[in-house]
Amino acid sequence: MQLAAQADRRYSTAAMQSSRRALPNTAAKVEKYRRRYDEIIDAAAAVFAEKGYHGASTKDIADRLGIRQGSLYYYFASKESALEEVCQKGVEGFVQGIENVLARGGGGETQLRAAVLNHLEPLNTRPTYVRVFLRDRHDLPQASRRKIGKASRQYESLLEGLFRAGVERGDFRAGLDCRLATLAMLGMCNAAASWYTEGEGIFLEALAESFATLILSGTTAKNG
Amino acid sequence: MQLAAQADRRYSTAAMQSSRRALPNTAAKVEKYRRRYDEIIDAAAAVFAEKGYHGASTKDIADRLGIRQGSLYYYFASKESALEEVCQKGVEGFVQGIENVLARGGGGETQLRAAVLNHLEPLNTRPTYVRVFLRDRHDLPQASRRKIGKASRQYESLLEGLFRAGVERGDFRAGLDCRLATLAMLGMCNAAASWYTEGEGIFLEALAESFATLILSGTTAKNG
Amino acid sequence: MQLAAQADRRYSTAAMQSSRRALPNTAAKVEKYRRRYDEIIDAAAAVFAEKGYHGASTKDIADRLGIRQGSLYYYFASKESALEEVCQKGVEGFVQGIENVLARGGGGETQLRAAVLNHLEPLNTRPTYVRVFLRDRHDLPQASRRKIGKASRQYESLLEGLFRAGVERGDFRAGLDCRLATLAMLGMCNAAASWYTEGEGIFLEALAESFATLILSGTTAKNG
Amino acid sequence: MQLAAQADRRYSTAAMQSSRRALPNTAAKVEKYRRRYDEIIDAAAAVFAEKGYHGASTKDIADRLGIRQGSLYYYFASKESALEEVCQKGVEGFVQGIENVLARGGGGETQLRAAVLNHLEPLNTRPTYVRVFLRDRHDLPQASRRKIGKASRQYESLLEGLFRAGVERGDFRAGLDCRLATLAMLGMCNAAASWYTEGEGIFLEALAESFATLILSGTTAKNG
DNA sequence: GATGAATGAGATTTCATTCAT
DNA sequence: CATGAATGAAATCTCATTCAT
Repeated sequence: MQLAAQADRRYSTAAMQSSRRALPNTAAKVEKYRRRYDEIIDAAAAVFAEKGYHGASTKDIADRLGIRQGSLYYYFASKESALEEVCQKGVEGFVQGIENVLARGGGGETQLRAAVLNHLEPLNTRPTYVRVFLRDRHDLPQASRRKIGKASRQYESLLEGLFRAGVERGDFRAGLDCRLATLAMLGMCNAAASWYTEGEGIFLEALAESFATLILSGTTAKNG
Repeated sequence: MQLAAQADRRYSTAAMQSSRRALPNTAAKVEKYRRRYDEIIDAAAAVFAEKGYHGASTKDIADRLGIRQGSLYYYFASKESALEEVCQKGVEGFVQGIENVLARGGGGETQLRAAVLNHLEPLNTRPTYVRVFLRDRHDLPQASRRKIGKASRQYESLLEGLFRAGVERGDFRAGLDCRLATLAMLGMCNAAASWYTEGEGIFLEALAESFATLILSGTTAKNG
Repeated sequence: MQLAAQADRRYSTAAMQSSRRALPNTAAKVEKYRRRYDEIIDAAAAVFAEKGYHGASTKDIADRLGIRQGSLYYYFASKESALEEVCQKGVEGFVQGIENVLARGGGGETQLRAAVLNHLEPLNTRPTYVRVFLRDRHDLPQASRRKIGKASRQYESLLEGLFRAGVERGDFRAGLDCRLATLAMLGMCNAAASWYTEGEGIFLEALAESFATLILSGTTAKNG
Repeated sequence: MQLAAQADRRYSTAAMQSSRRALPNTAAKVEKYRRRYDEIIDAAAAVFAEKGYHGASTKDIADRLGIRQGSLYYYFASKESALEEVCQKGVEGFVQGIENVLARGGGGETQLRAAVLNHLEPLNTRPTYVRVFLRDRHDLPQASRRKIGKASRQYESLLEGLFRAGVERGDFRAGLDCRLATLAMLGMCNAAASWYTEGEGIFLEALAESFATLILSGTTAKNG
């Protein structure tokens, strides 16, 4: 249900409207077009993730799809708008996820573990999108950078709230710098985007567990 | 004394030899040239830090210096070699610093605090270099990427050793995943490169202290 | 039939593969593209012949075609690869021609006359290609210089063989330095590339006849 | 005596006047300057011979001399004027040489042998100059191209005269196409510039002898 | 006599984008 | 739906030349 909603939403986004084709007119066509559109954006994400936005050319994207450069413009209006879409998909879900975590309640410790897992999960489900968002969002044009920055800040704010509530509840130590704890957790987890690869050596759930423990208890012996 | 050594070394690096000019032949001229060279590389670092390597043009660098584009090539052989030099200066010092920390001895806690400070300090002394290193080192040509990767790995290895020794000594809890602790600390600290600005709100020493405490004791109340 | 074979072959050469475009997929498109490609290379040959490889700019080539400079790169990957193709077409045919001459048999005199004509004919059919080959082949990158050098040497070797066989048969005087005779003939004929122009004053067949006579009988009166 | 005259002449040529320095004012200085000047032009000739005029850079010349690019301009006014001087030295002597040959008299055969030797000798004494003249004279600016073209044409004309006189005298066969014989001889000899190297395998005198014999008697058996 | 530091014009190449078909 | 052929602007780099010192 949620997926469907998401899919429908896509047809009303700036992304779609900015491509210069007439919208398809039957449900079947719509469906087919959307599938192809997703492939195109997938390819863009993969290429951007590998070479960086400026280091990647539209030809790289086209090559990966086995089509010609110009054909891409049937699906997006510009390279920049493709980045926009990729970054959009990159942030997507983080906010929703943390909101779910907070809604579920539980103690600070439980919530933090869930938050860490929520933050790392996209590294398995849409790693290229996340990487591009993390590395190349600064190359977006002002308008969409702001939109995406807003989502980012909202997410950080919810995370920080999680810490703050934990302190108030006495789950976390008094005097904890919640802003810094948030930034530390984000830094730690985001860094994983550059070295974690699915199925290589470590499971994401174990990774999340380790990170959470570290944040919660630190490294010192007396904490054990 | 150490500074002088470093300066001399600079004239024997590939970086200098890769520029198109013949080396100057008197001490005074050498000194003058080196100063100008440093200005050029500084400008490159600043521009790369702002726009990313691929997003920055050599014209941007020249403009920042008030000279013409082509004149840059009196100082470096290619845009890529400028990136090389910037990244080189970006890693420079990290290894030396951690070695000093380890040499000084002390308990795991003391060493970790020092290590965190050592890692963050360059954000004050040469922020652009560090940022470029962190973001754009992947755009280096193989040869120098390897050279720089080697320094990186050495650094990480020394850090991990710090944790490992701490565990053995009983300073850190048994069973600590030292590799992960290293990566977590690096992620946390490196992320600061993207939001910390000297003199804005927080002092670097305070930041280092907070990070160190977080790593050591975590967030949980019982640790306080 | 042979022409067709040659045309097909062209689509399997490095030259075509080195251009940036994907190969077209229908016979008609292939044909159209090839025609245009030939025009492009023709223009390059003409410009190189006039100004020399280094003296000619890609803009000169584009201007001659009435297109923009960058558009050339739709057809070739680099100026150098255009030179390669031009030189390739410049040597093409010489070996085949001399082989035909030798296959046809006849006395040394007959064969030499035919060989001279074979060598001069390209000055009518593809003069710019030959001139570029003669003057600018040294500017080719190693790889193709070797390939073309091989064809050259094979050609010279066949020519020298013609002389040698003639001496053995008694058609040419004993003690003739066949290597030198070869080089002399080549020098004489190749020089014509710089002053012979079709339709101006002298017919190529007459020129070939005169050269052949000179080589065979020399200038001295008793030979008449 | 003749050398001195030549040297003095040099101080009155356009070449010297075109350099932008004040002329040296004492005999010793003049001598020293002239020696250095010759070295500079020698280097230019060597570099042009190796890479062609357009393929060579002033830096190549400076490097070969161990000086800086800009320093060249103390000796010549422009790269083009250096080419001019090199080409000038390249043609120099041919006319004088053939005039000497003609003045000495003798039969057509004797004269032709001498003429061939005269034409080849510069390949030993100033090979780079000759090669540059042969290959790059077309890159000269109109003015000097004309001047040098005049010398060329005069030389060719004298050579052709040698043949013509030989025919009249009955030394050469009646009906000989003297123009073509001239061009053939020039082509043959000039081609040697691209493969003859002093001291490698063949002596220039032997080469001249072989060429002369070929021109005189051809290859056919009955001529022996 | 030569150098060091630049310039400015031009070279080759790349690349996002367009558009008729 | 996609292609083929181009464009135009910009990017990196080269190089002959200048000139104060």
